Amino acid sequence: MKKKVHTECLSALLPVRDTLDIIGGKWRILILISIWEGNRHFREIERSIPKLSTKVLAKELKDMELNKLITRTVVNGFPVRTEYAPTEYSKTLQKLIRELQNWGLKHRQEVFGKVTEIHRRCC
Amino acid sequence: MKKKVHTECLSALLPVRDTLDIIGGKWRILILISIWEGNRHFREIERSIPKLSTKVLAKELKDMELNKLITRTVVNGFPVRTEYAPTEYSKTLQKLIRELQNWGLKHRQEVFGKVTEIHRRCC
DNA sequence: GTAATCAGTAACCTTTAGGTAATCAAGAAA
DNA sequence: TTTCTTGATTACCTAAAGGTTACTGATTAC
Repeated sequence: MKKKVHTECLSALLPVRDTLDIIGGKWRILILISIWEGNRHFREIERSIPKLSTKVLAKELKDMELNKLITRTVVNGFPVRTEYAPTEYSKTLQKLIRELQNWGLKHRQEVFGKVTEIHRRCC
Repeated sequence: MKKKVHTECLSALLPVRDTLDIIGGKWRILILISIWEGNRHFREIERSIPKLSTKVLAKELKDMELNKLITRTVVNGFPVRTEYAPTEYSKTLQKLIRELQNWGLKHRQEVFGKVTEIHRRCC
């Protein structure tokens, strides 16, 4: 007498992986929010996020451009400027991020029994 | 003339990190779904997820228990059995996972212009 | 007697993510 | 002239995540 249990709707989870790959890094959401908030230039973004290194930022910006979350425009001129801007499309992530935040907030309550004061609202 | 741009609502993002730490691993959502689907024993879960190793499964199950997503009950007996079961609380993640899935699905359309057939629905 | 089952654990190795520091060329400010 | 700023790139290193293989002890099936 065998139990028949299946998990072969595994492929349906690929989109979940896709999403997590895009927002899952240590910095990606931070960078996205920085750009949403109005930071447009490389150094500006870099300075807005403490401890973020140029190398990681450069890499993440490339990925985010590929994923159509931001646009990159080189403005020829004096010291050569590059402009990053959020796409309209990127804003479809906002709802998701808010829900990740809400769940995380409730989870602290569930696991620790209370909310740490640091966590409030934003964005 | 300086632009004033702030990103110091950074601490509000900690709950987002919390959530991603819990569902963000390579296997965690897979394991959770396997248990939701009815797999209850260690080997059962292990077999239901191809390529998942015992070491990783053992570690993830511990984490998930700490996070109150599952319960672990040892049933004394013949070859010693352990039962894992999903908590009611774990189900609060289902909505979130579905949204990660939906966004990922739409994202493929946005980036590649079409949906790959593999991706449908589940859970 | 041998093999397989259960739920793991331990030692070790590889891969990936992320961090550090130096460097690039061109112009602008000191 | 020297230094600073721009947007990066490169080489190198560390830490964490994940994978591989072997093994445990008790029991049951062959």
